[in-house]
Amino acid sequence: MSLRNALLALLTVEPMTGYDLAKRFGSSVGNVWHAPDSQIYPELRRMLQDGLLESEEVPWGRKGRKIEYTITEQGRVAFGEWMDSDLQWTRDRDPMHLRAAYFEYATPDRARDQLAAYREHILQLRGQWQQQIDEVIAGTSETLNRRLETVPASQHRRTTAFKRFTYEGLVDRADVEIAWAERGLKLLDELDDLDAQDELGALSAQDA
Amino acid sequence: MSLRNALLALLTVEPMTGYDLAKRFGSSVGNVWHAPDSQIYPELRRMLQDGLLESEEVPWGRKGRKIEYTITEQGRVAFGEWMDSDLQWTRDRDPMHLRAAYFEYATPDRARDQLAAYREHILQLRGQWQQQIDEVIAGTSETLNRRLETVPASQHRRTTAFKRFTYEGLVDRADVEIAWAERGLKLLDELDDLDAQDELGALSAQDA
DNA sequence: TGAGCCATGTAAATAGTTACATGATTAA
DNA sequence: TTAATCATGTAACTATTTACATGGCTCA
Repeated sequence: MSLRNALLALLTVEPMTGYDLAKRFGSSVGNVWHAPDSQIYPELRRMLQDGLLESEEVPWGRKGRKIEYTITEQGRVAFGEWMDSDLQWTRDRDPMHLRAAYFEYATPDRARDQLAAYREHILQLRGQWQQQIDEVIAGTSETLNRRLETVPASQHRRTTAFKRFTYEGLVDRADVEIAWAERGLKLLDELDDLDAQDELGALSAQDA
Repeated sequence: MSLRNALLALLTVEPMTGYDLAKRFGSSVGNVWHAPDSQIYPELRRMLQDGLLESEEVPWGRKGRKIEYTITEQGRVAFGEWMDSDLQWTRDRDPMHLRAAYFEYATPDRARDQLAAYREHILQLRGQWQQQIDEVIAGTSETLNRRLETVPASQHRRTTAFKRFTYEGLVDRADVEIAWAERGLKLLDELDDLDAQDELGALSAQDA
């Protein structure tokens, strides 16, 4: 259901085509919910059938066409209800931590590579999120500004605050993940050192 | 593929039944990878077909039976290869942050409820993870001790260190999530206060 | 004898991924 | 004219969830 509601969230601002929405899933909402086009197009048609959206075929150039989806009143109500509903907590799928728990089965150098790659990956995401924060603060976030135009001025403060709050949470989380990866890299070094010392100890015991 | 490898990880220690494994997915590995029984039983049969496991039907009581799965050499190799393979980063599905980004569409009190519930939820997970750490340190972790019996003494330090490292990462992450939820609760209060002040301001302007 | 646990599954639906497939438009 | 982007989809597969379904074992 989250995909559906992520789509509704975007469509509360303005009508969009499947392509527009797919692009947003590569940037704005994409930061908290990812979906490929192949999932978006069919879902839009289902939402249309369920009365949450209306569609209009718009000519595009000479022969092209595109389909603009507009959220209906029913769609707005459904989104509001979802926003007020309880979330179910089902988040326990974490490939990196699953791996880390069994690193003794990996080649030490590969474990190192993986932690380093993880750090880089999170670092990159962190950069994107921080940029969102910067834009929200500077007032240059296009998606936010477009949204603000559609809500009363009294709501601007809240709307802005929640975007910032969300991204700050993501950045903070990224920071601990990066620190964790770095701690892992240090740990791998320490374990190698300790093993080397043990070997030396064993050798000198042999000598004696 | 992670489910398969989580199962292999558990079976590197000792043969187990589907039920045993399902229980583990409610505790040990369950902390980093969740799976319901209905997914485990079919997957075990697929793994059997692929030669990663061997099975033995063991009588259980008078009429009962159970099926013990043992990892094969091929299974160990496959697990080692997976441990050395690159992970693909596909983690951008986060219902709580998706919601938080659009809290202006929720009733303020419901937003509060949700953040509070989230904090409690993470707090509970944090407790479980911290307990794992305590047990690893105290040497009273049954799953870890059973695993240590199957690996050479020279590997004990690494094996223990990686479990601890993993859970510490989870606890640290839980801590930022809790802090984030609390920041959100504070933010909701502040926004309400500011709105109230604005109203007062508007009223006194009217009076004058 | 009943409650709680041990044990194994099936069915149906939903969600998500990957690969394929096609064609139009726009701007350099 | 060609590359990048806009645009919409299908097919096949894999993963995951939820609900159902059955029955034996153990201990109080």
